[in-house]
Amino acid sequence: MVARDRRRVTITDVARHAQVSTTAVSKVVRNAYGVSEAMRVKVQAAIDELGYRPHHAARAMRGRTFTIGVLLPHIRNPFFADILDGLTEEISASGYQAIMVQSGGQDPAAERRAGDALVDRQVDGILWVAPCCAKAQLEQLARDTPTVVLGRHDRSAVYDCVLDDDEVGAELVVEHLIALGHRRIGHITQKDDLPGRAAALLQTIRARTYERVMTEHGLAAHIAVAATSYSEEGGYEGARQLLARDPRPTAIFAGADGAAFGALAAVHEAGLTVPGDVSVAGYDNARMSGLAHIALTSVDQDGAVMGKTAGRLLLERIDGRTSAVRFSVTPTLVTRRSTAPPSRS
Amino acid sequence: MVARDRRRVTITDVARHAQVSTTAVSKVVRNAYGVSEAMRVKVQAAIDELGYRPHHAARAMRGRTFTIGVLLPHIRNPFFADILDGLTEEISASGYQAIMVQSGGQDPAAERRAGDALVDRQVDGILWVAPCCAKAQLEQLARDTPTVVLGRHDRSAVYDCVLDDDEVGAELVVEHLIALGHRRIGHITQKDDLPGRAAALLQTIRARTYERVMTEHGLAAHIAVAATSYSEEGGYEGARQLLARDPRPTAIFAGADGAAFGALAAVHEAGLTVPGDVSVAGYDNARMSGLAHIALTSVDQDGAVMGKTAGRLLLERIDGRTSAVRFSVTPTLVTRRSTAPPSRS
DNA sequence: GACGGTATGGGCAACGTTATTCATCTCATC
DNA sequence: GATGAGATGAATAACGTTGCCCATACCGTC
Repeated sequence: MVARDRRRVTITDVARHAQVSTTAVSKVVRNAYGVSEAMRVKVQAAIDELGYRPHHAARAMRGRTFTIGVLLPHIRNPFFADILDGLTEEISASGYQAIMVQSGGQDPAAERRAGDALVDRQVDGILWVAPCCAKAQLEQLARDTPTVVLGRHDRSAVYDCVLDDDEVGAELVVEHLIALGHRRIGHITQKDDLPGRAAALLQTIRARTYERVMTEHGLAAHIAVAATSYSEEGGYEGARQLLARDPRPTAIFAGADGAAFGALAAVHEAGLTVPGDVSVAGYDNARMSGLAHIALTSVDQDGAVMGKTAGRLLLERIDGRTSAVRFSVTPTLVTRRSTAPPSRS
Repeated sequence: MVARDRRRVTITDVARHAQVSTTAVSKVVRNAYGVSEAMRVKVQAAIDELGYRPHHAARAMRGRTFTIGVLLPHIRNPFFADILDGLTEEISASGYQAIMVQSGGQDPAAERRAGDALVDRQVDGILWVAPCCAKAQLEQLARDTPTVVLGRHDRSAVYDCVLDDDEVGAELVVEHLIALGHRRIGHITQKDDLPGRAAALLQTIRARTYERVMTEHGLAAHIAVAATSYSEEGGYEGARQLLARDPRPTAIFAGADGAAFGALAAVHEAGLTVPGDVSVAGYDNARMSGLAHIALTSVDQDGAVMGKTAGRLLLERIDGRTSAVRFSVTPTLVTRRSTAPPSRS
């Protein structure tokens, strides 16, 4: 329609075209107070005719960017996809756009750079998934930018928390294995070199709960933890460590599905069968886990609900709420063929 | 250190502190021409002391944002993680930051919104992974913003292309299955409702190549294509359709690993075994495919190299290159236990 | 010592938007 | 008809940065 000249259409063009002031156009665009219906219609027509879109950077210099920043350790973890779907669903109606940045997992320096990148881009709010930095850093961020932290157990007065009850989840798995008759149950956890903040990390909760439940059942002597990482490689390596013990465990509880997949590979490679020789259970109930060929017993936490909630909390905070909210989902156990009673060996 | 007052540190603060002009500071920050070593040191000291970080939005209003936008259909596909890793590695040294936006797969309207979101945020370049929109739309975008398209086979004079040679890849799979002795080989593809642009889509190339190779081997009568989607659900449904045929195929070539996983589940559910009753092969060689429990024969395309190359091409384009480049990786076949000669039934 | 070239630093005007302040107009009330 | 309140629209001044242009300092050469 319009002659597509090189220069972009600005609010001034719209104002001139509609024969009103730029202020009036701005008000219409922002749905601000003090515009008559006639004005609104006239301006809107000019906007449509010229194909005007507000200049994002110019807006950012004055205030809102209508952008939510999402900080993910990495996008390989399929559980994050659920979270993002939930978030997107919640915020899209309100005109916000989510942008993602990878923080790179366990390197605090890289994580900080990624966080700064979002702050620099003046996002209106940040959803920080499974941060590994110190709580103080989170709080400093949260003082300037509305923040929701997903998957950590610290309590804060300045940011909101969304998490699953990892204590319940881990307990479900260990109780399930014990009920099946297992006594030598190993655990694969993620080891972070982050002095002082371990207690808040979900991997710590899962590992401690494993130890607690084992102890409560008089199985303290059988506690065996391989501290590697919540990845396929970590699970593979962890399982090898556990299987090398004598006597070897009859069940392995991996703290995450990815690690469980690696454990499955290690068990298989050792010439053992699942669940005949070794039962394996995971955590997160990734879609892959449900596949017939894997059939991994796992803990389901509703990622979509967590993402949706995180989005809602962020919008509320952007809207002015200052009190802190803590939202916890209760996980459930999904039993599949990878766990069974131990053989009588 | 510095009194952390509410206002952010601006270039003016730095200039005042170093007792130079804002212009000088700007030049130092940008590594621009015309700064003496002494000036550089003095200004840098002031920058460090005050903890100055350039205001992104203000920069954006003048020009560069040092941001690369990445448009992904969705982050669930693990292959995209490889691409992103490669991209990040390439661009991080040059001070660029990648931000990701989900385009939402097969909905052109959502995809357009996602693209606009990046354009609005004035990214310096866009890596568009597997777009489903019309070529004209890509070209219009590319005329304003340096663009690299990954995973489509159109040729364009205004954007660069990074792709794997899907014809070679698909041929490898089908030839492999035929060499094993299979004749009734089914294919699962993705059906898009995008009139006129199908020929450029990778799923079309893979499907057409399947048909071509089958025909070349005199197996045209055994061609059987299930047009669902490149997802787990799609693979499951597609495999069910194929297995319902009489006689049923002895091998299934799924156009993507995700679909292959779904196919494995469907085969299993039908009471059949892999590869005893049905061989299954995929495409992408996702990490999961290598797991001992899955052991899926698949086509490996080096995602990290593709991402790295895309990053390099983008930087070159941002730097002023206007000629179009086309980079194609040659895929290889990784054979695993999911494919074997057909039984004599 | 006058001159020209080069290297370096500074002043200023945008970029497009919006919050604030101000001017006008309408209408009801006394 | 004077007054005041409320509604509406416009003018203006930032926000922080950088591109352009000019001023100055320094150097070597004739």
